[in-house]
Amino acid sequence: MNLSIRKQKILCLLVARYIETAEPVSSGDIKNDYGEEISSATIRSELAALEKLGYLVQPHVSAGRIPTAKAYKLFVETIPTDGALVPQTVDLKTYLDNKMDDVADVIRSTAQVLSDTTNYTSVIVVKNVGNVRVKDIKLVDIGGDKALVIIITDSGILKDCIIDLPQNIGEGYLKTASDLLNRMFGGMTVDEIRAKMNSVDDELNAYKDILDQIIASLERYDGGDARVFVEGTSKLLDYPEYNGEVDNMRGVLSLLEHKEALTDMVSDTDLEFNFRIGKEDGIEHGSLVSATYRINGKQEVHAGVIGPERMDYKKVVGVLQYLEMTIKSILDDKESK
Amino acid sequence: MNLSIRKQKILCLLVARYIETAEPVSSGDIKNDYGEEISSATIRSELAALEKLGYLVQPHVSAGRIPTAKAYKLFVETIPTDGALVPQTVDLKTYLDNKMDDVADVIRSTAQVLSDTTNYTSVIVVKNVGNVRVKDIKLVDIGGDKALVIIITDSGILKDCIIDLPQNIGEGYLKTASDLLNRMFGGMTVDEIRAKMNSVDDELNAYKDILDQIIASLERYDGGDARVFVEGTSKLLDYPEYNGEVDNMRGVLSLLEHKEALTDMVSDTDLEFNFRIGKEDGIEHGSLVSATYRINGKQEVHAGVIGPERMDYKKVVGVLQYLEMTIKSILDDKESK
DNA sequence: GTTAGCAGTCGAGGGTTAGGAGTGCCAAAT
DNA sequence: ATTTGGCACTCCTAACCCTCGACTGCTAAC
Repeated sequence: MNLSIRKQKILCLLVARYIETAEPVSSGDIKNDYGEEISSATIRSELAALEKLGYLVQPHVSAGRIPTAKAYKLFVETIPTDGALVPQTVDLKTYLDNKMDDVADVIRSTAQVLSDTTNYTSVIVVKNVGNVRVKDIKLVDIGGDKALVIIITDSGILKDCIIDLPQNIGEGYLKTASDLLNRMFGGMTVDEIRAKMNSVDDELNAYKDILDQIIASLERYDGGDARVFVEGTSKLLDYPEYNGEVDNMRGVLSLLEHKEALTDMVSDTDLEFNFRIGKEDGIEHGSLVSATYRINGKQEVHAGVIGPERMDYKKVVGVLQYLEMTIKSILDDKESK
Repeated sequence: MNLSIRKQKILCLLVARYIETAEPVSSGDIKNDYGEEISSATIRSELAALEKLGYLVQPHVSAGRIPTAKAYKLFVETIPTDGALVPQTVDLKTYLDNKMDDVADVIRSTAQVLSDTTNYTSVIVVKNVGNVRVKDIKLVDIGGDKALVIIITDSGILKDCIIDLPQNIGEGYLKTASDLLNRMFGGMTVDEIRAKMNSVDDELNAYKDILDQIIASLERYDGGDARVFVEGTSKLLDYPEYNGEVDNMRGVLSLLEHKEALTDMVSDTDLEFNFRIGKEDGIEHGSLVSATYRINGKQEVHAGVIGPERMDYKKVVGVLQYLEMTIKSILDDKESK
């Protein structure tokens, strides 16, 4: 069921205007924006038709129309996703370059920039994807019968695994153990390691204990131990849809607190851009636009922007594209360094 | 300038009632709560006096009174801070015990529990305090001309420092370097290390590069690289002070986003309990109650609760005490294990 | 199919009013 | 000297009504 060209044009004009003003749009408004001469009566009949098709609603009979989620969804399809940059924003690159020390810092800064340039709440999720392959395993004695396990994988370094050692270990225990671990598991994925574990090996028995701990940790990492950063929550208050009716805010705010739900939302797509608009898409009284950047084949970065349904999708898409270019170019610099 | 017993009693009754109902309290209300027989006219004259002293305000002339920040401050002094437990809450201990794997997880869970049991937004800050003393330094080759530095200190393990190595290093470079580092700096505080650096040593020159990187990282850690967790933001919406006037929320919400400001607020006191009430204390339209637990002499945990000025201080103090006991007992278990 | 014209609808905003909650004050009582 | 009952006064709240005007839907003519 396709819309006529004119209906599409009217609908887009209406959406664009509503995004700007947050007030019901009348047939006269559209007439003004339309360009060519056209009577408001004609527009009215088109609007009535669009309403019947579910693209518009009227708050009350003597008001203009506002778009439904269905209308926004159609609108975002018209946004070009490959060139509409916004060069007038902050120079993201130099901003990020200055802070390239700690990964967490970088991501948080990025989220901050994203929130500041769009003036919406931003969320960034970094996630492992695909099977992590173990490259090297090191054991470091840290005293107190504990050891720190450092696992170098093809998608990064895992260094949050602390294991308990058996009571009285000998001198070369850790060395022997790590040699063994590397010999047996080097180059394997977690799945493969798990499989090999089942065909239990005598040689391993002495190290069964610590091995279990290491595998548990690896699985957590492999399973996508996503890191989530949310910035600019208070920007929600800038928009009348949350400023007037506070209850509208509850849905969005509690979504921002449920990091797992957020993660799922930004990452359950293969598309480069993902639009989630309205309740049916899991966001009551709000929208989420997210972009997925694949960093090195093994890590995904999802950058998202959350705001009212009446979000400035065009601007957001622009910023997200600009962000992608920036991230890519920074990583290239790092690479060649 | 001390208040008469009766004024104090009336003030406390008024505050308690206002905390419960969020509505201006009249002389008749107090009369009902008072216990002994007393006329409302008497109470009225006391209320007028209290208003003159700055403890109360009237929204308008024919309404009851509501407490000022000054009144709340006096009120919280009457709360016993050493026994008023709230045993009917969730069994914090078993809840936390189950999740004792990852430190970040534990803290986040704790914040969650704190928020859920109080029904306010919670914040937990973990901070190093005093001078960190280096016990052991390890260097681990992680490929790509980089090494991971693991520094074991008396207040925990620092494992977020990745350094760039010089281009072409020899076989035993890392071993030699870490031996040297330990010999020179083992047992010293960061301040001492920095001092020693100045009296530059020939032996060091070969390692000057990596040393600088390590010290920078140590300083960040030593300077109190606080970890901050905020949970239950959306609970703010449960309270009419934020539900009606959204602008009241802006101050609190943006405070929750500024982790450094939050950190300062919960930690700039030596008291066990810290009450910050109202704008003069840095929280517009809100209050913060925080407790400080010293974990092992080297780390401080600050647990805080943020809500409207009209917060249920008694309940919050109870929960925070209960939390302290729980944390202590969990750590004791760990200790003896 | 498009347009002008017109009647109809309904919300927003302003003014008015009645009701009631709560105070301040005063004079009498303790 | 404090406490108390009584009473006049204030002023918010909610309800109601009204008007104004912004839009629409419809119809008949183009």
